[in-house]
Amino acid sequence: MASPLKRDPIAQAREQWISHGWTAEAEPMAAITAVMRTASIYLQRADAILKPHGLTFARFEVLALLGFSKRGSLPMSQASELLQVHATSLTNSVDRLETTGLVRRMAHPTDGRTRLLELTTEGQRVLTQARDDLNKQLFSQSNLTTSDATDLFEILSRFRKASGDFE
Amino acid sequence: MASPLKRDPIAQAREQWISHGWTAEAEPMAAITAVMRTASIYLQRADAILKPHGLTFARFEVLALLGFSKRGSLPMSQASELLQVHATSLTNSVDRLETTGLVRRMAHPTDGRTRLLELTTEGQRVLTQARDDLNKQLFSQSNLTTSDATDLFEILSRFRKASGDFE
DNA sequence: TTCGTTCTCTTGGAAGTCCAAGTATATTGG
DNA sequence: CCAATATACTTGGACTTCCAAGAGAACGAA
Repeated sequence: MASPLKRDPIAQAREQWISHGWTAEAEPMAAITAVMRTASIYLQRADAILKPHGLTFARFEVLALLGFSKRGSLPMSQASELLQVHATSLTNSVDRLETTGLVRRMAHPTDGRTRLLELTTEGQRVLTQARDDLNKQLFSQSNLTTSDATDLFEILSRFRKASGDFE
Repeated sequence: MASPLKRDPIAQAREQWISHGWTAEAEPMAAITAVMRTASIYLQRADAILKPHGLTFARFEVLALLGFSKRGSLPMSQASELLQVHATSLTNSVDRLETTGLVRRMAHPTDGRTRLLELTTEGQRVLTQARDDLNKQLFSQSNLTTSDATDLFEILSRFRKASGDFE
């Protein structure tokens, strides 16, 4: 898994698809497989960069979201909706963030079911440092040209919209 | 997490990035986040389609790889290299495939360390059905236009090559 | 030959994802 | 007003991923 392969294995799979007659499916298959592989590469890199900060990418996203929220607090339900993860995944992340003292669960003033999430002072500090690090080490070194990044985002926006992700 | 959001949360994050002055990082950040979100959507869809076949996408990929191998068998090391997953992930998948009788671990004729993977007859049968289903329900309904699929694959190929994935 | 190194694979552990089911609180309709 | 329904969150379980650390086999050099 370390040294580069001679041939792109996804391109090989695409050829197999074509030679078996699944011509129309070959290109989407290759694109989808490449998306999954790319996500896994970026996730590994992000987690490695965040590890010294005691974070994972999933938990960083929670901090970043809270850091941007105007009121400074957000119900779990809203956070999981914006992060587009299952409520149980967020419960998991918040448990760990709370244990390490980066986030607080507060009671909602009028709705007893709702828990409001809030950054602690320490959470704000860690967020700032982690974000700087991600900007420097990941987003500035994305291995995407400027136009590839733009094209990629646009293609995936069309896809996500068509899949009912937003709008 | 079910109903579509009013605004694309990734586009919102990109705006936040820009308004905080991380202008150059905003677009790669959005693209990378979108890649992760897209991977998660496709993975969920693929797993749902494969569930009736008793498979997950990870295990399907193992079957598909073995189905394409010329000799009909492949060492674990080679399989994990081609699938680009950690050896331990493959061990996990193969354990489950072996338990359900879709794959066999065989001794290597000359190297005592190596285990050769082989599809069983049942494995071939399940592979064929699962692959047809994925082609019909996922790859033919990818929510990508033909040219978007091609562009996406090319952009990600450049990225993966630059990241040392192959070549 | 044999001792140390390298290679292949597995085990155990941490973390993430989801789903299904449960608890507690709101809301709503008869 | 109270029972039925809906919402918000958590728990438990299945699955994936990785890493670190091991066991066993092969290889290479003294």
